[in-house]
Amino acid sequence: MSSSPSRFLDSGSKHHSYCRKQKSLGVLCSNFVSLYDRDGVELVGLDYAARQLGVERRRIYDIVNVMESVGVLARKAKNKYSWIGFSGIPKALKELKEEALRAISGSDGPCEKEVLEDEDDDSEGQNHDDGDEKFSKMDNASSSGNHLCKARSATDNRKEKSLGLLTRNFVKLFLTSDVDTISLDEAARLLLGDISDLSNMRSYNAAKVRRLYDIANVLSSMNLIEKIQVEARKPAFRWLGTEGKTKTDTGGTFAPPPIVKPLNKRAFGNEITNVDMKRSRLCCTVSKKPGKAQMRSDDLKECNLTAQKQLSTKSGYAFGPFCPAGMTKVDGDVEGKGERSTQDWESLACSLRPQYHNQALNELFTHYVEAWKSWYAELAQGSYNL
DNA sequence: CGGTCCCGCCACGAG
DNA sequence: CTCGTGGCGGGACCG
Repeated sequence: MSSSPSRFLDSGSKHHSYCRKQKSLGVLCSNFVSLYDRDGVELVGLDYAARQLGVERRRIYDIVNVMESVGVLARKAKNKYSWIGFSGIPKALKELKEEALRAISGSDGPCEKEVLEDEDDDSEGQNHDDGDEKFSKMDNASSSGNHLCKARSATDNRKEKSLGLLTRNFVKLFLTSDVDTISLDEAARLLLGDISDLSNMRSYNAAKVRRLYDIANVLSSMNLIEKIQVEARKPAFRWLGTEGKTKTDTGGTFAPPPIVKPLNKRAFGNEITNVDMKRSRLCCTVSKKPGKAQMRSDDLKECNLTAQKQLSTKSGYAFGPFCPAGMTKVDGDVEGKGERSTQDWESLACSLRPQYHNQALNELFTHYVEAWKSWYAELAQGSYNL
């Protein structure tokens, strides 16, 4: 009612302009993860998260939707999700893959169709993996790419385009093929279905592609995929899967970013490590091995992410510049029932920027990143011989 | 200048 | 009507 720090981009000083990147879904997702990825956390309150991260609730919905699609979160109730963590990813992926394969064997045209298939949205229903894909309700299995019934318009039509569904289909693309890289173009083509009507498909595609960017951002911030550039103007996504970021390949160009060491102790189960399995050929332009995928600023982001991760992970998290200064040990779920403590959090959230609470540090880090970036640019150009 | 994608309006369904 | 969700696309930002 009175202390709602709605939007305070830069409280007080207006240093540079307004770093758009600082507000990207990817960064937001990273912060979200570091906020919840620790022992004992199991409840995720959307309002709380929004406040802590200093963003609108609308944004939380975005990341929560894709995170739910990969099993990191599960909807509990209105406004409430339960945090499963990265350990939930393998299971989710496995289910997605099964779903996808099932769908493929069911029909004949694996590609071009929307590998649609919705497992329904209803909350919980933990293991609904008891084989058998009966559509509990004539859900939106309009995978045929046709408006077969047209009846369900409103709801189904809406659901059909949900971020969550799109995310699952996007992931299935990787799980279903043996390629690890898919260009944005292809992904869009496959996910959007092969439309022939070019009339207003133009704008339709544009809209979907925008969603694809959203999804890619949060997935990459969770290290599930990585954005690379195959050709100028041709962005692509590479699947990292449960392998996380262990790639030492890329020609062994350089040592990982200075900020942190490998670490990478994702608690992914070892069930499916690197999905390959049956290969159903997608008909898309893909590159098997990136060879010398050129690094980009994305790597920086990742490095940043990793740093955060290390600084604030499960056991013995040592808050670095990424967490609120006043933050001490949090016991139990962050949201908990401690209504009182919430008060404190609130005030904390007001006085601190969610990510780099310290302005100086923030700038320093930014500066550092810039330096690194330019250094990298040189290296990429080859103007550095060694 | 074209690729990205943040922002927030507003529709929809439930209570 | 209010509220929780989340589709959607205008247009700002960035390389």
